[in-house]
Order: sequence, then structure tokens, then C-alpha cells
Amino acid sequence: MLQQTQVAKVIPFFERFLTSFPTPLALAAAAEDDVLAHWSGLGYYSRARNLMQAARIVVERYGGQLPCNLQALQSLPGLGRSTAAAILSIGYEQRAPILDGNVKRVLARLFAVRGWPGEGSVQRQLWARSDAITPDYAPRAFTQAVMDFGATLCTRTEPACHTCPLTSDCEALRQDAVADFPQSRPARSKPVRAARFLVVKNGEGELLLIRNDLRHGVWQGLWIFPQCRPEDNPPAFLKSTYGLDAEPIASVPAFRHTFSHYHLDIHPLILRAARRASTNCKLRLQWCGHRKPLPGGVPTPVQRLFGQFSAP
DNA sequence: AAGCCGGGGAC
DNA sequence: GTCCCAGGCTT
Repeated sequence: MLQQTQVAKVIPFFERFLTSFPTPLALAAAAEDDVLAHWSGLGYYSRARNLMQAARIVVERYGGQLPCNLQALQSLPGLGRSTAAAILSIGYEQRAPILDGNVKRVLARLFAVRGWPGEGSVQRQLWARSDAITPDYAPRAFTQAVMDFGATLCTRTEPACHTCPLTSDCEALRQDAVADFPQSRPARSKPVRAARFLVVKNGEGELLLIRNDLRHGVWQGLWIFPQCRPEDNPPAFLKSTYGLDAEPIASVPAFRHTFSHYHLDIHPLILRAARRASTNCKLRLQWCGHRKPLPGGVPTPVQRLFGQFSAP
């Protein structure tokens, strides 16, 4: 959960998740929709699928207990070098250097490492520095400490250099250039895409959700509204794609949803389904509203519109 | 190496 | 608006 997600955001999700799935065994036996429901709103849903898969492997191959060596941990889906090392050091008290966002920032300043940390050569230098500063003693305390140092003192903006215990060692400070490290990512303009969300309401005030493609694109396997291109004819699209008869009743001002790699301008259109509307692919469709609540795994903009237009 | 994958906080 | 966050996977 903590991968690319701030601690404060994770905490409530983590509490609920562990109440429902306290062990690898519990997670391995859980229904995918149930797990995704707990993940809904966190983003990067592949982390949830990887976690489920990892739990199954841990149960089948390791008797339900996480392995205690770097290679075995890192081979589990969703665990890279840094996450595996964090588990090893904090969970098993073994020496294992990590390199998360905090540590990258601390090391970039301490040793004045030039370049954007996402770049391969910079990443290699930072891993070497992390390895060099990691002691043999107190692995758990050290890993926690170096992350907390970055999170509380050596922060991204306005680092507390005046109370820092490492001022005499900090190369960035010696150069009076703390703000120049780490170097930020080269700017890339995000392309803008547009889509029409078709919010179809039935006589009960329920809204039609479809299960999104599992193979490619964003929101894989999540429940979303039917979607067409802005230039498409919505009723014709619904008829040809789902065999559904519906007519527009209202349009909603467009709003923008931003992903890490593009902007999506969402143009919602509210439609009413014909009285005896039938659909031709029931497995991937579902009406949700006052009788049937939202299923697991609904992305944020869909949740927003659902809350706004699902009414008895 | 670069792109893909969410959502939100901080600015 | 932009940048980043207890990154990892795929191409």
C-alpha cells in the first residue's frame, strides 16, 4: 500500500484491510472483489492483485509465512528490491539497504548526487550510497530511522537544516544548494484525452455499471460506466454494444481526471433506460443503487458520479 | 530506457 | 496548473 502512496493516506486503508485479511491465509482465501473493495480509492490496483497472488504463493510454497531472504521475497509479485529489503530489515532484523523516495532525497542531498533519481545511472549511485551507509547493527531501527529522517527532517520542501544533526556531513548544504537536490523529473506535458461517461438510470433509479477490460488500459477489471468517444452517438453506442435502449435526459458539465501519464476530460451524459430495457451480456453488467450497493473496485470519478446521480 | 499504472496532498 | 509520494511491471 505504501508504494507511491503517502503514509497518512494509507493508514485507514491498512487498518480496514488487516481487520478483514489479517494473515496471508485469509487473504489467499478471499474473494477478489472483496479485496478490491478494500483497495477502492487507493489507486494502482495491480498492487492489490499482486498482493493476492503473493499471498497464495506464500501459503502454498512457504507455509503461510513470508520467506526471510532477499531473493525469495523479491520474486513475489509486487515486491521489488526496496520493498523486499524493507521487509527483511524491519520484519526479520537482517541488514538490507532500501531505496524509497525518502532515502533517495536524503542521499541525493547528503552526497550531492546530480541528476533525476528516476534515471538509471543516478539510481545505481543511490543504491551504492544506501548500501554504504547501512550498518551491520540494528537493521530494523536503521531502516525506520533513515525513512523517518527523510519524512520529518530532510523533507522535500523546507528541510529543517537548522536542527539537522548531519549539517557537517551534508555536501548539498556545504555547497549551499540543498534546494537543488534531488533534481526534479524532466518536465513532460501530459496529453489530454476525452471520453463520454454514459450514466444510464433505470426505473428504480439504479445506475448501470460494466466491468472494464482486464487486459489493458487504466482501471483494469474495475466497475465503471459505459464509455464512448465524445463524437459517438450515445444511444446508438449503447444499442450496438450492450443491446440497450436508452435516451438522454441530461448532460453534466465536463470535469478533468488526471492520471500519472495523461489528463482525461470526462463528459458525463445521463440517460434513462427504456422500460423493458434488456442487455445482451449480463456477466459484465450490473445495476447498482438503493437495492444493490457498489461492488468492489470502483474508481474515484465513477464513485463521484454514482453518489450524485444514484437516487431512488 | 521509457512507458504504464491512481489518487491525493502540498504548493 | 505541477511535482511527488514507504515502486514495480511490461515493453
